[in-house]
Amino acid sequence: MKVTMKQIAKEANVSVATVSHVINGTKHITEDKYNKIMQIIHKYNYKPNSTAKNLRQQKTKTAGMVVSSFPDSFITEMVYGVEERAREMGYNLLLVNTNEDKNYEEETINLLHSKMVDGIILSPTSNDIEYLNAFTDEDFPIVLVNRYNNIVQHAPKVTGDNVQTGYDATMHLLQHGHKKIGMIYGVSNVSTTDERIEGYKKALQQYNLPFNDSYFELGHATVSGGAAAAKSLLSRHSDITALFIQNDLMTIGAISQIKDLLLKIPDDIALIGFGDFASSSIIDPPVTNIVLPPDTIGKTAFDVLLNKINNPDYTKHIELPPSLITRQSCGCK
Amino acid sequence: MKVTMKQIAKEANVSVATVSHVINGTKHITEDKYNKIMQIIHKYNYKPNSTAKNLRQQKTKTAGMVVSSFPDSFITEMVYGVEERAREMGYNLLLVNTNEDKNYEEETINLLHSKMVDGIILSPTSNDIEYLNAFTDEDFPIVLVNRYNNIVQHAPKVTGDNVQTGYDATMHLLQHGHKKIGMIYGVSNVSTTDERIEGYKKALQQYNLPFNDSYFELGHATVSGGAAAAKSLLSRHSDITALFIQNDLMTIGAISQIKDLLLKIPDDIALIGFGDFASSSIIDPPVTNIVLPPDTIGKTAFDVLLNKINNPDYTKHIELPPSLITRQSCGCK
DNA sequence: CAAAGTTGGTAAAACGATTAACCAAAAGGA
DNA sequence: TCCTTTTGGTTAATCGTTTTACCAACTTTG
Repeated sequence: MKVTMKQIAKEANVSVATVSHVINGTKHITEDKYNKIMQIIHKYNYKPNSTAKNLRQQKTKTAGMVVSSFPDSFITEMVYGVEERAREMGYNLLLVNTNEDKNYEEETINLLHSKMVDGIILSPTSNDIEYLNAFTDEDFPIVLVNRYNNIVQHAPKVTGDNVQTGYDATMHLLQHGHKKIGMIYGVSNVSTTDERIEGYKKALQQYNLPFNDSYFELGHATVSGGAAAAKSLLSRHSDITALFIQNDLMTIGAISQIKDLLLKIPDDIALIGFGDFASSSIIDPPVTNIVLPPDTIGKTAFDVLLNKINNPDYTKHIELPPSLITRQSCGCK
Repeated sequence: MKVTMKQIAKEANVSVATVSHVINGTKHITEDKYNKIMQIIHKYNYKPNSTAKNLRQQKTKTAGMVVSSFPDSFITEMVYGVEERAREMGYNLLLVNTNEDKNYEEETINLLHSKMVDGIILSPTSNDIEYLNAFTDEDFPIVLVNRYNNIVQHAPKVTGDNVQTGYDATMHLLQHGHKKIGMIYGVSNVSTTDERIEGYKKALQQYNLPFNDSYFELGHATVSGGAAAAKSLLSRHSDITALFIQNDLMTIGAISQIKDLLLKIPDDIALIGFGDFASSSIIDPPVTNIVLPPDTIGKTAFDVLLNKINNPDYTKHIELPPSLITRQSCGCK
């Protein structure tokens, strides 16, 4: 049977209040009483019941994190960053993966809210997140991470600078002389994709090249999805000489497809992927990626959540800059 | 301000008990009262406070999952399986990554226990888990997954058949004519490694080959750790013609190292990795892996946890069989 | 020595639900 | 009609803590 504070108190011949004070150091207790209580606590390996504590204190020292997909290494590392910072700060993390299911996302937020987490870090599945306003309006702390949306007024945001990401990747390919650049992405109607497209356009404009959205291809964010997207895109536009791919798994799939078509990377098709996934350097040829720092984004998001919890007025959009890791797939070196 | 049941009751001119009965369907309530209460609930978007509910019911419909590492794709997919099944069953999952820190693992179990999760699925960081007995002795449900240990008597276990895994991989290489087979692993003193070594020995025995543990190399379970381990092992034993590597990241690192040494895969060094990681088929040459089904292991583990929660006497060790996915790196085809 | 602090400790009211026990009124049965 | 059930609803205890308010006993201080 689970031992409670009442039983500790009884055995030590003191009130529960005294036991509580000993545990929390909220009042000075004479040494002999203190020692006796401590000894009994250790004897039973007693740990206060957090549920009761949470109920009384109206806070849980638990944060929720809701992400839209998991196998993706970018998200995994972001979660890892959040985890690490949460731990440092003495928080637990309730992690839920919605698997890009919008309805489940909303359900989850409701659930976490009723579980009394102190706040939520959310990487939403789409731009369609007005429902969040019901929460932010009552000052329930929600931080948007990675993907965001200005519909939600009072939520702070931590994201990568995706316009710059799209711009830098595209510019790099343009500078290598490419003029017909295809883009493959795995999710539509999210800020990350939209902004990278915006950056892509901006780069093209700078080179006075026309923009044509049939050079974009949406696929499933999986290895096979990447292969299918590459196949479809390359058969539609045989003039494409370079590809910018938004996701690690799709990059792997696209490369496999390109090899199947007996095309050479980078000579026939140059390629830039996204995110510094583990096998990048080992694939033939090694893959050039544009990266945003998932770990830093995660840690920052948790810091921002803490700020938001302590100060409901906190509203800020922190954007982290991308960097390019050049290897051979883009034609460098 | 957050609305409570009391306020709903007041506005509907009924007792809190009635509201509770409406919400939980625990008693029949006349239609007009029912409607009125429901309407007020929707008006405020009221959700019962789970902390209070948990406290009263002495259960949380939340399970804990504690894993020892995260970037590893095997673990990620296992977590994914647990997540999915937990969701199906209406449970939340409190996921914690100990990052192979034994002390933190123990702390975490304590923490989760006091958070009143209904049970824990644990992939322990080492064999050193006697501390768990304190929990299982008081019938707190803990399921060991992936790695296990018979020191903990009353915990059910869900693992891969790692003896078979080691045996099958080694046999496959032996059948290809290899006699000097190196093995690289990332964690010591865990059942997975120990059992795979056991399987390795068994296969060697069957071929009447001598066993020598200097053909084993322990490294960090990372890309660079894999590279370093391969370098050290191959320089120690230039006679090695095949490698069996226990972890996806290390496999990637080892391949990169082998290429740096200007050795050919599979001609100079044949290679079998572990786990069907995404880039296996795209790496040059495509990597043969022996795999255990992480998703099934995860789902099964959750089912077993549920069994354990409902029946404290449940103690069973479920072992899932491996399968070999042959590609070119082992010399096949 | 009386008044004023200080100190160590306790009683009891929260926190927000669930649920056993109870009760009046309505319905059913003899 | 009177007695028994059923129905719809309420009261109050309970879960295991924290924390405010209070109190007695002891110390200081003027």
